[in-house]
Amino acid sequence: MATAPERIRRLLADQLADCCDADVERRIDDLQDLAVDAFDDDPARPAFAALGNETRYRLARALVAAEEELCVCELELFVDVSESAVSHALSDLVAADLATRRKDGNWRYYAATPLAESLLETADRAVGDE
Amino acid sequence: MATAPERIRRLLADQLADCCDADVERRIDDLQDLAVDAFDDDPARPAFAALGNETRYRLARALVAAEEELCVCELELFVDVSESAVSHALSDLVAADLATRRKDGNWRYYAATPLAESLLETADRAVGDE
DNA sequence: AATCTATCTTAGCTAGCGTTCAGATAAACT
DNA sequence: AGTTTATCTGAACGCTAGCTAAGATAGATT
Repeated sequence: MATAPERIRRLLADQLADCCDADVERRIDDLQDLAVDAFDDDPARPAFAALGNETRYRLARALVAAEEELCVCELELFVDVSESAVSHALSDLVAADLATRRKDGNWRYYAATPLAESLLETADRAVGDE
Repeated sequence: MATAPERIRRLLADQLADCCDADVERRIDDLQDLAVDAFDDDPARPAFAALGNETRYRLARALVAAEEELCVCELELFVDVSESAVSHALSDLVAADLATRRKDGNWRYYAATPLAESLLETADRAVGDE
């Protein structure tokens, strides 16, 4: 199997009327630049990594839907895992800047951040009209 | 350890001046309703599940950043996995409605969907101002 | 201070995800 | 038709993410 750059050369040969080494290099450089733009220390990645897991996703959903802070014991109702797993998941959400935590005595209140709200609401909107 | 509903009762007793069984039941019902709203066949979930994986995330990023369709051999430059893994990942993105696929001879062109665009752009915006 | 409470943390196990390999497919060219 | 090309598909395997269990923590209550 040909390597990716080799196939890109053939692709360009197909697309352009005629194509020289410089064209191939330029195209690869362009893609390289794209990669830098797209990935260089991407701060949004942790949020998506967190929401990829169903437990964390459901908890984030609950917090956004509630439109108010919820206590851990309330959040447990939304998922079917151990209390320990809920605690783990909530810590992950906070680490990903998808939730905030507030202490009040023995209770811990979690709330959705603007990041969580905008991501889930955008998803709902975008999925709605297709 | 007390069960979640038991703790919710104590939580309400803390929050409300005084609290009866009806209050606890109402609160739990409210949360139940929230759960239905939030999860009943949530169509946005597959998109987040797909973007949770780094390979798929990077490919989606590349497609959004490119603002044009890209060929598989071009997309391979963005990730460090086998050509087969790229193909698997792209299929997953299409299944999650994050990308579209177009055939042209032996080449396959993928492009970001509005869902992918809006999710990643929203994330960038929300992460930007915090 | 001793106990109870809600939640967190650490450690270890396991299921499942994401990878690779091998072979399949379909389009184009000879 | 046979070959080459780009990509896809299915199966199998290894590793890690996410789970549970047990104990730790810190605030409240007695």
